[in-house]
Amino acid sequence: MGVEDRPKARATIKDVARAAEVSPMTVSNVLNGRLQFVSPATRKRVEREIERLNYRRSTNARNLRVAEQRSIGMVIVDESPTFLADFFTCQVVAGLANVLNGADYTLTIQGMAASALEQSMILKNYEVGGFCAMVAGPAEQRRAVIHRLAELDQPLVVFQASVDGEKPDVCSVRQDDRGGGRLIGDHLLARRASELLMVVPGQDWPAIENRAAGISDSIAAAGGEARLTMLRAKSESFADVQAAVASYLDQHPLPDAVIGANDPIAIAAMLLLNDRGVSVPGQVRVVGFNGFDAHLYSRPHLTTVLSPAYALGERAGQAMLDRLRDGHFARRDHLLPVVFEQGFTT
Amino acid sequence: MGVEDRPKARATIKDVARAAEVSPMTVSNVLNGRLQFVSPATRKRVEREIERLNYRRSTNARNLRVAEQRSIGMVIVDESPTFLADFFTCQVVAGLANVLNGADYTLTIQGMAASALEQSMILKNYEVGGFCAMVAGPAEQRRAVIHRLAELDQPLVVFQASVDGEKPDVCSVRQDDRGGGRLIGDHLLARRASELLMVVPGQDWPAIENRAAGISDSIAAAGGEARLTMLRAKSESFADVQAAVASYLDQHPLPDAVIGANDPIAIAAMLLLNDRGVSVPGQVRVVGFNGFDAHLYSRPHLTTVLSPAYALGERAGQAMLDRLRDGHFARRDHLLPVVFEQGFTT
DNA sequence: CTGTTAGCGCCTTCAC
DNA sequence: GTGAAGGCGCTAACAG
Repeated sequence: MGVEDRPKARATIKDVARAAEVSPMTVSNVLNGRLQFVSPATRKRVEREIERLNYRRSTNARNLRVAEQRSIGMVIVDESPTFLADFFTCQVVAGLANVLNGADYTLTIQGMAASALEQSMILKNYEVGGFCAMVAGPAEQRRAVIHRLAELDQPLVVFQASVDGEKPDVCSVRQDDRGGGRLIGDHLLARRASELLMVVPGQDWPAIENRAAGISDSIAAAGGEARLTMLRAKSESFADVQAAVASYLDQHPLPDAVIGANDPIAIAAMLLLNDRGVSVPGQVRVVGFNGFDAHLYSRPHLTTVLSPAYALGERAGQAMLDRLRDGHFARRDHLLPVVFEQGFTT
Repeated sequence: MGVEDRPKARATIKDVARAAEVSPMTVSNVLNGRLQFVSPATRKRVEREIERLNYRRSTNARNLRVAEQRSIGMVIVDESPTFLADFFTCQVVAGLANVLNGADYTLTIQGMAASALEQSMILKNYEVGGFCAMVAGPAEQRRAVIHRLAELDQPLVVFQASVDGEKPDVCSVRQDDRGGGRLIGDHLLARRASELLMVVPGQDWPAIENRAAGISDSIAAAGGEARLTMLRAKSESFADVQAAVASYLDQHPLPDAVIGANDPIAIAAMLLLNDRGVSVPGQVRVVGFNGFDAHLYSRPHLTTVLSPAYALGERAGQAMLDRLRDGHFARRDHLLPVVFEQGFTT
């Protein structure tokens, strides 16, 4: 009931020290677990006052003093304002956040369009111990953005891009999209498909080129008889994908297989084919890419390649923590395998 | 080619000042856009040195000095280590991050189990200007966690929970789940369904009780003839949901309708019914909840209630920014409407 | 327009 | 075991 029960202003280490009748130094020792230097009795007293005054240490002051950051920045460069809403990105961030949080690091997220990079806090301020980056857009722009981030002279982990030619303090974490493309390609070619249609979204996404390249690898290995056509939808929304496919079908003969750049695209295409009375997989095979649970929810089950997105995030987090501890990245490139998942009927 | 081209240590405001032959104060004025106090010539000189030295301002030092935080903390309390991977949460975070980033605030994410709350950085350190919280788990525990966060004496916005009885510096942002439940209930009752089976996940999720309550509202308003049975699956994974539903069907007669606590659950149930030769919606109607795009990907199209998850995040961000500007929340509670979406054939 | 002084909250160093 | 002094990088307030 005392007047000072709930001090209005935030308590500092000094307030705690005064209340516990010790010096600020002793409080600091308690806070940092240097218990060898504090008698159990004093310690109890200090801890009680911390509790009572609702004291919380100022991260700013501490980090300033010790010249260390306990936060990692995640920068997502994407033109769409809903950047994080993408399921893949979301999974990556989840894995990353978990690993970092487990090591008492905090994850600071900043999303922006490439054009806004120069003005972003993350570039103009020094506030994190390192960066992770996921960048979409045309290949040229992606390289430029990554290069700019590398110039910050802080540890950098980039997702889904190679970092050849960048400084040693940069590393990459990727899934084997090209290998996945080969799996998809082999699957289709083995079933005598020769006209392949790949539906890709309007915005360039780093991995998509690799998936297409993998499919081309397959075709080349098989003697180059088959043909891969790229169909670009306005966006990856359900409606835009269906519109693009519809317009293609109106002007061309049926392909042997439709390959979605990802599962939702594949499912949208498959449903359109169904609606038009085309039998899947009888007349046209449909395969997806980067499945999570989505492929389970469609009938017939989609053949797809499972993405280790969550594991990518975890791997990046671990790589960053190791880098911060050791002073250098142990590996420049982490390539995680994808898993081929055959649908029931395709 | 000078020796000092790339200083190894991070440049400070003093380094810039020395290089530009001005005082640190002038550099600070340039940095903060107080251009009235700086001649254009000096300004150019300072800016060139900032560029050349690759200077980036220390957020720690600045925030310490001005006693202000340019970051908002997002705390996600959930037993599952993949907390952020949930699509709903993900959308909320995306909306939140966008609004905050647009106002030059940063979003700091920390996920944890309820038991780890007390030990978390976010509780022990003072490092953000306010909190947003999404907390799962049993009702009792949720209340306790929210109460604990409110005690931090910082602005707090909680998602999907009411904050009656908490301090005035707490506000809530929710979607109208109960209203959504009524829409679902009315839809089913109007079609003469009277045995309703609602499939819910193992972990309690705040909104689910409200959805069930809305359905009960409907039943009561219709005279109480219909019955709502709750079926709890071990988790919300595809397999666990199907196992729970299968076991139920083995022991009970067919219900008139199956209500998924969310869309993926509903779709899993629907596919199981299909596989058992039960006609949907002929024999059993299936409806979902909290649809995003998922309902588009199933056939027949699921009847569902669309969630404004992204808008929830945006609203919370705006509420927090306003609170920081005005010193108090303008509203204690934000309730966003959901939209009923009728499937094609159900 | 530019410079000087002082101090935000904390921790390292050294003295007791 | 505990305390006192000094400074991390920055900016508000005040001189010039």
